[in-house]
Amino acid sequence: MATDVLVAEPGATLAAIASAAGVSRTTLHSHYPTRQALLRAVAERAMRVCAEAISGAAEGGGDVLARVVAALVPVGAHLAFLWRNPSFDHDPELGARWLEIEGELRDVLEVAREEGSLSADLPDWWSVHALFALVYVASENIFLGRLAPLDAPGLVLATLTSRRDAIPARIGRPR
Amino acid sequence: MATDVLVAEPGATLAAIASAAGVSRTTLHSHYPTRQALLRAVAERAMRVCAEAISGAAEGGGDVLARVVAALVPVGAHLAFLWRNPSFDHDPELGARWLEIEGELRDVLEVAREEGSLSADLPDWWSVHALFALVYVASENIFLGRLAPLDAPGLVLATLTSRRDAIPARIGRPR
DNA sequence: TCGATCCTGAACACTCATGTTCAGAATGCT
DNA sequence: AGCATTCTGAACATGAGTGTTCAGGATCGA
Repeated sequence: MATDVLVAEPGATLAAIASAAGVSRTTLHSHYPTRQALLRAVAERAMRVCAEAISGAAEGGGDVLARVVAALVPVGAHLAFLWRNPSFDHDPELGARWLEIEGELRDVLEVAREEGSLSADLPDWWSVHALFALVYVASENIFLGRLAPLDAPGLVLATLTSRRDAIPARIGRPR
Repeated sequence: MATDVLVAEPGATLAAIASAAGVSRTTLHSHYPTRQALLRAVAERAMRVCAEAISGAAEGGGDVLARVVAALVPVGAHLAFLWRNPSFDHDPELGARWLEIEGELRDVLEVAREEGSLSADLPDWWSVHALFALVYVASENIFLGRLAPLDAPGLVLATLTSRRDAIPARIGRPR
């Protein structure tokens, strides 16, 4: 997938991206006329994936916070792509789309606060950013093999909420 | 400073970097013969700055955790440069240096655990990464004007330790 | 004032990613 | 088999960034 290559190397050649995607550079160009178009498409897809993860987790009752974290961890690569690509900071359209997504997550966190699973002491925007950052860190460590995918949501949750019961037993430091 | 330009735009032209630094491209080349040399130098400086912030905070008794967070927030731009530059992930020398820095922070956090200011439930490596990530988020929001520099350490601390007393009064959500 | 040092703008060659075109191969559908 | 669609490899032009050189200007101390 183009996302993976671009996460590892944002300046990757179109030739490299094409070969990683298993197609020729010519074919790549037929789909995305220009490099910018490709980056845009990847970014839009990444945002869609993230948005779906969030809205999917928003449905249903009970521990929303746990669900949204668990849903975001697997899409960490997309998060990383968006996050590590400063070019999008200056693109108004993508920037607006991202603000929407932050808004959706903020709504979810608001519900989590009402549920009592998230402290209401911190500013909502901060909780949103902290969650994204922690999810990113978790998925990075999964990628590096330091963290088991199933343990990741627990770590993020425990950090974000101080719920010690969320810490995966495999990982705790009881000593 | 070259760091600032490269944080905002990792693929920035040497001409752009030079003009941002207030020198001619020729002069830049005389200092750093090649682009790679420049990036290396910036990375090494960034790491040195971070390392000094950490070791500086390690000295002295009392709330080490608060000191190290407060010391790292101002160097967030350097953190951002290192973090957003995947090319360093593959450079063995710089990678080793970064592991050293993580180790230094880990030692500091170990002291914080003994002090009782940091929960001992989470794995040490996770605390290290979470701290870096939260500091980065804080400094990004400072840059964007959403967060007052003096409030940042409190937010990071509160998130990392659930110490509600660390939350800046200006920022809390008492309602 | 002289000399040393550093900086500067301009010019140049060179490499490399990009974007385009096209004829032919591969694939799939009827 | 015939046809349409898609993919492919190769070639090419172009532009941009890079690295180099050099003659001249600026700065500063002796």
